[in-house]
Amino acid sequence: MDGDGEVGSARQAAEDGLVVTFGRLLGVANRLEYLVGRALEQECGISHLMYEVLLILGRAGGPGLSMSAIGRAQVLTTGGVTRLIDRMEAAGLVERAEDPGDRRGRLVRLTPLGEQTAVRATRLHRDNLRRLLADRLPAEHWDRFAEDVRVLSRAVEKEVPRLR
Amino acid sequence: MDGDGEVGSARQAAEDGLVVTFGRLLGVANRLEYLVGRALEQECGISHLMYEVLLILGRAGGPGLSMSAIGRAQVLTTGGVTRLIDRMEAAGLVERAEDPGDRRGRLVRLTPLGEQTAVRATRLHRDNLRRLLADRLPAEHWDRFAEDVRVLSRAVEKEVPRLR
DNA sequence: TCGACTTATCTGACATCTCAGTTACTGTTT
DNA sequence: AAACAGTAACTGAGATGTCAGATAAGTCGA
Repeated sequence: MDGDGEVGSARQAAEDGLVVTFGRLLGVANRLEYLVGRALEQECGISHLMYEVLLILGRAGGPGLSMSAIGRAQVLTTGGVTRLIDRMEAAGLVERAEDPGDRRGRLVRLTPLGEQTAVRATRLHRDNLRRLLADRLPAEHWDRFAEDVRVLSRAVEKEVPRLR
Repeated sequence: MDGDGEVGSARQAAEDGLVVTFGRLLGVANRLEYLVGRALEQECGISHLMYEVLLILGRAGGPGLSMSAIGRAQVLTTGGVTRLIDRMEAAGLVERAEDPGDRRGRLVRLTPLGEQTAVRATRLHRDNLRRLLADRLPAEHWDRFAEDVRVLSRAVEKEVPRLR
């Protein structure tokens, strides 16, 4: 099929490496999310997804973000965002306000409790990430690794369609 | 708050970088899983998780793997494995057999359809991963990136407790 | 051999997502 | 301004995971 023995099998090995590396990448992501998520849950009473939302709302500041902007930032359908924000609102972390410029939309912003929780969670989260992620790589690899992740992040975001 | 202006904010930035990089890492993993998962779903009728299981069963060969070994390889509780294998068995991809050495356990192995599907899915999967993942990084970065992922994978696996 | 742990899998109850369909509003076109 | 397609958020139904408890079977010391 391939025609050439050695070259073919070398390429085969390289491409299986691609499949395996991707499997490992997902495994690392899932396990890290499990570990830091459990810590956030226990210490701050929030899931990791909620933490990410607190973070982007904090960075956004001002009048807040729309539901769909949150859905685009994380990988969530609008239905998922509605329910996530329902729970965060019930927990007192965020609040919904009317969007004066578009009466269909709602603007989500942090409550004081949400801000406090974000600060407290970030301290914990950083320590965990340093121990679990950054300290595991040779120091001279870390910067390039972070840069590669940034490049991938930009590229892949463009490929994902908006979820309904 | 921190007490020292410039140094404090530089450290702040570096540590926020850790939090942000981790957020991006999860984003990349989720979006890639969404993209390749949708392709596998449409072309081969299996979820990405099912594909990973087909892959490790194929590599294991012989009499197959126990449910708990599958749960450890992926990040799943035993309850999750039971239901995943239920669906895969219903789809004709795998079969459960008695474990002669331990009457509590079941050994899961590929059916011929499962093997065929794994081969077919791998072709598709490789192409997608090359396009979405490997081709996005400068070629000279890829090998080191893959190596870093391998190192992280080994380290993080040890930290995750066995899920019940 | 007996009893106390431990382990492997399964199950019911629940959590949280997606999907598809609804409602309400916006912007555009005629 | 009336019709239309497009967008924002919400909702019921279904998919798929976790958690905790049940059951059966293996292990090991007294």
